[in-house]
Amino acid sequence: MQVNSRRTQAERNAATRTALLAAARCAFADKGFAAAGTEDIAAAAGASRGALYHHFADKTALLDAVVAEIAVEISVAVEAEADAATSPLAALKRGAHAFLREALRPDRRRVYLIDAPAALGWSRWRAIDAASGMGGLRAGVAAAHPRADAEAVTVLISGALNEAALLLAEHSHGADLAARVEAAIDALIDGLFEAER
Amino acid sequence: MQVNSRRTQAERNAATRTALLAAARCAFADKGFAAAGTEDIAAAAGASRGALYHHFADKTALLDAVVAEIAVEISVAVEAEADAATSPLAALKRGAHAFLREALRPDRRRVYLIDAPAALGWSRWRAIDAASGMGGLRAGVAAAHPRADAEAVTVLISGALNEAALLLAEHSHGADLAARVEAAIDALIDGLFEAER
DNA sequence: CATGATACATACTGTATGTTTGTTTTTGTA
DNA sequence: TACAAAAACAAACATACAGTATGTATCATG
Repeated sequence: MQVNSRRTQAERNAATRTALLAAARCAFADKGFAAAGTEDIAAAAGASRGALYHHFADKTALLDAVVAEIAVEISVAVEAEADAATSPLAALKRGAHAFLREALRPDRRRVYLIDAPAALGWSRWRAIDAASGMGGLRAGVAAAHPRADAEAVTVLISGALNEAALLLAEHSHGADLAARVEAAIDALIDGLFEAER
Repeated sequence: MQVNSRRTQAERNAATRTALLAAARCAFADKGFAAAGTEDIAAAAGASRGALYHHFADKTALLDAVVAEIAVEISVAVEAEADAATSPLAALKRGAHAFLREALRPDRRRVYLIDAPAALGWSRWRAIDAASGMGGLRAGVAAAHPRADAEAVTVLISGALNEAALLLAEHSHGADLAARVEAAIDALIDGLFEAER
């Protein structure tokens, strides 16, 4: 089909890069980072392993890019939800619910919540979503409770949400559990910021 | 040195098995699960790869055993601390602090909190510490707040504690942060169970 | 239009896992 | 006690995958 012929180099570059990213994201979500082979990823992207290693330093650099992509997607959805709230406390709750919905998606949860910390290292993983997603959470915490220890509280909420998303992912059948978890999250947030109301 | 000669088979079995477990635990903690080679592990245990694969089905089975070991260790320490408390709420707080201290240790945190969910799968990881560690947390939650949704609340607290341990592990210099995180955890627990006091 | 740079493709190498086959030692039994 | 069966281990083999090095085609540029 020669989709890459008669194009400027920037276009070719972007085209194969995005194709590789999409294929990698699919493979990582489907089989996990370790079990996904670069051969299959390149083939699914309609490219060769050489192209892959031209665009990315190694396999973990590819994961890094995929994770950053996911982090931004989640962040955008969460921010949109939080901005629609009237109070800082409501913004936190709505944002938390949105995070659950977004992080739960099968094309995201394993890559973002499980494989990323292991393959990239926890500190790198943390830096990625501090640059996109969790920055918003931290700001929300500070807004809802100016005297709180924003760093510590943010980490606790973030960890609780991550674990909740993984639990819900396992029990995909049962909106009942989802509702109970959301209620518990509201109770957690309310409790943390009750002194400030 | 022929430490394994002139012994009963059960003794030989136990000796090499524990040696393999110890070596694997050290290697996993030091280099991570993926980067630790079975060759090095077997050598450190004074055995061959053949022995390793005689005792464990594959590399992940070895990790599984190490993780289970760690889970029990943490559970014992947490239970001891919780049992020394006078009220259910105090038991939760003391148990949480103990969990932080125990899970934080360099020979545990990476294996237990990072590599285990990725390599064993989240559900298997959850099953392991539900059988040992988290069973106690859930009982503590139920004791402190009989009307609470024990499953949901337990997951949130567990996730918050895991993430807090990883944060503290990164900033090992600074007992200041540790104190702030512990205070935030107390606030979280107090807030969650305030309605019950 | 010629030269260089960029984007890719192919072939190769090293390493690590898991398997298979073989050897030694123990254990049950005739 | 002799022998057979099974366990515990050792070593060689096969396979697969990541990363690299080299080669080629396409585009940019003076």
